Amino acid sequence: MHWSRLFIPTLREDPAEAEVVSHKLLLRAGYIRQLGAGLYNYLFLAQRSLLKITNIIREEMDAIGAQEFYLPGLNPAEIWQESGRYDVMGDNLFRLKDRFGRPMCLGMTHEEVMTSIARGELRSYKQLPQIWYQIQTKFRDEPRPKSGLLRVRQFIMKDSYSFDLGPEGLDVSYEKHRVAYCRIFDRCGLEYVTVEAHSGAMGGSQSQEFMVRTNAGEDYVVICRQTGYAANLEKASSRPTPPAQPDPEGDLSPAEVHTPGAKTIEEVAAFLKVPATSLIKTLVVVATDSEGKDRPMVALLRGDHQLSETKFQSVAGCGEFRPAHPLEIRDWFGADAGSLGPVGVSKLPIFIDEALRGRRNMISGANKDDYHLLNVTPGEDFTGAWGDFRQVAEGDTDIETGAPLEVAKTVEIGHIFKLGYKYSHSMGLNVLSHDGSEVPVIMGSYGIGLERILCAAVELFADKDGICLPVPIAPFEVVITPVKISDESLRAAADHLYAELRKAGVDALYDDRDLSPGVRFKDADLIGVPWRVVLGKKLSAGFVEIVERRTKSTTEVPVAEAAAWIKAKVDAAKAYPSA
RNA sequence: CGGGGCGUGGCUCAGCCUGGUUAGAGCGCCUGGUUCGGGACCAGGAGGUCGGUGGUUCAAAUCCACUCGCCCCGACCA
Repeated sequence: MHWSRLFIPTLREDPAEAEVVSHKLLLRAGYIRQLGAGLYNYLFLAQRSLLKITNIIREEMDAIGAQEFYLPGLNPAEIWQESGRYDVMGDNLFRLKDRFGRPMCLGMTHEEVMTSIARGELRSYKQLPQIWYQIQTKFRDEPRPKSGLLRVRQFIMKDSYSFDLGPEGLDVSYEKHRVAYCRIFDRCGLEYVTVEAHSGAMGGSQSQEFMVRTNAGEDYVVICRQTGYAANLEKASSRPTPPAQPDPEGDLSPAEVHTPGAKTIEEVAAFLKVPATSLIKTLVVVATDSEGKDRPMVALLRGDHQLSETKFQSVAGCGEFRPAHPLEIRDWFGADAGSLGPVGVSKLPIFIDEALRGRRNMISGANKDDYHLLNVTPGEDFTGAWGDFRQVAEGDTDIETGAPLEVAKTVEIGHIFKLGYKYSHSMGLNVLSHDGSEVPVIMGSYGIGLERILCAAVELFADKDGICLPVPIAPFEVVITPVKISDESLRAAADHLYAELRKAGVDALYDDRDLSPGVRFKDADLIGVPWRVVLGKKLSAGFVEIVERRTKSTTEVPVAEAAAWIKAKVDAAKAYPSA
C-alpha cells in the first residue's frame, strides 16, 4: 500500500490524556482515537494488527477442533436472570430496554447464550465433546475505564466454551485450550507467564491465567524463578518471613498490659517495643449467608500480614464480605477496633492464619479499650479454624523449597477456566448418558482479550522511538523508503521492489510521501514496522539498506536480493517458534 | 461512588490568581518556491461560540453557581 494515500494520523507529541506507554504510543502512531471514556476507534493500523491477531487465534482454535460461531452481543435479560448473573454482575452489566420495555443487556461473556444453544440441541452423550467459540465484541460498564485499551467498556474477545460428559472430558478440553493458548501467544511473539488463578465463587475447580509482565498492568502475580511456581496474588501461597524476634519461651498465661492510645499494629508494636511480627492482628468481617443474614467472623493474622480477601473467602466458605462497623464491633466485643483479640471470644467463629501456627506468647488486643494481652498462644488460649488466607508479601519465599519469590505487575491476556456444572445446573443443560439416565454437561470457558495482546506487545517491546511489534501482528511487515521520492531511479527501484515483495506475499508498505527522509524514518519507527528497506545513495552501486526496527541494525543487501532477503526474515518470524 | 486534576484553533500549551482593545505561541494544515539519509528552509495564508448554562459587572477566557466531558488516585474489576 502507498503511504501517501493512507490515513495514518501520527502525532509528534504525547497526547495529554494518555498515561501508560501503550496508550500514548497507539494514539501517537495513529492506531486509535478515543471516542469516549473506555471507548476507542480502531483506525486502519489497529484494525490490521487486530485482524492478524484474529487470524492466528482462529487458526489455532480450529486446529483443536473448535467450531466458530457468532452470537448476538445484545441479549434478552431473561437468560442472564436464569443463570443468576443478571444480579451477580451488578452495575458492570450494561442494561437497556427495548421499545416494548423488555429488559435487555449487552453481553460481557456468552456462557448463557452458548448454554441456551446447547440445552436445546445437545441431547446425547454421543454428541459430546463440543468446543464452540466466537470472536466478538464484549461490553462492560466499567466503573473506571483506564490505561487506554487495557481497561475499556467495549472490547473484542475470543471466547470459547467446552461441553463434556464428565470431568475427564473437561480435562481434555481444558488441556487442548492450554496448548492452543500457548501457541497463540507464542505466535503473537509475546513473552508471558501462566499462573494459577483464583476460581472465584463460580464453583470452578481449576483456572489458569496468561499474564504479560508490564508496569501498565494491574494484576499482581507471584513468581518463583527457581521452582517455576507462578500464581495470581489473589491465590498465591508462600512461606512467610520468620518472625523478627523469637517468641518468649515458657508456658505463660495471658496478662493484661495497659496500652493507652495505641490502636494500630504499628502503635502497639512501638509502645511495647516489639516487632509487628510478635502481634496478632484481629480483623472482624461480616459476610452475608445464603438467607441474606449477616454472618460475622474473626480473622487472625500475624501483625505484619495482610488479609487476602479471595483466599479468606475460600477458607471461610463465604462470598463477598465487608469489615464490621464500629458499632457492631463494640456490640460483639465490648471494645473498639484498636483493642480486639481472640481470647474469650465464643460467639463468633474464629479463623487463624497458618502463619500463626507454632507461635507462642504473642500479643493481641484484650477486648478492653486501651489494653492488650501478653503471652497469648494460639491453640491454647483460644482456638479456631486454621487456614491460609494471608496475602503473599514482599520477601516471602516458596512454600515448598524456600526459594525467593517475586511479585510482578502483569496484564491478563487470556484465561482458561473449568466452569463445572454451574450453567448446566442453573439453565438445565443435560444429556442422556450410556445408561439412559439424564446427566448434566460439564463446561469450561476460555477467553482471550484481543486488544490486550496488541497492548501487551506494545508495552513489551516499545522503545524511545515508538512501537516495535513482532512481525506476525505488525500492521505491515516491511516499509520501503526511497530517500528522495522525486528521484526517478530511486522511485523506479522502489516501485520494482514493492511489486516483488507483494508478489512474494510480503505485507509491504510503500512510503511514497513527498516528505524529508527524517520525517519518514521517524514515522516508520513510531508505527513499528519490523523491517525497513531504504533506497538511497548506494543504489547506484546496486545496494539497498535493510534496517531491523527492534535492533536498529543495518544490513546492505543487493537490490536484486532484497525481496527474497525480507521474505526469508518475515517467514522465519512467522514460523511457529520451536521450543 | 469518594478524593484530586484538566477542559482555550487539528495537537501540545500560555493567558485566568489581579476582569478592560482585534485571544497568543510552537507544532500541524493550505498555496508557491527551494530542499531531500533521522521530525528541513523561505514567503504568503486559513483556522478559536475560550466545554455548556445561568449569574455578578459598564465590561467575563478571567470572578461566582450549577452542569457536562476527560484524565489520575482510591473503591470496584467474570
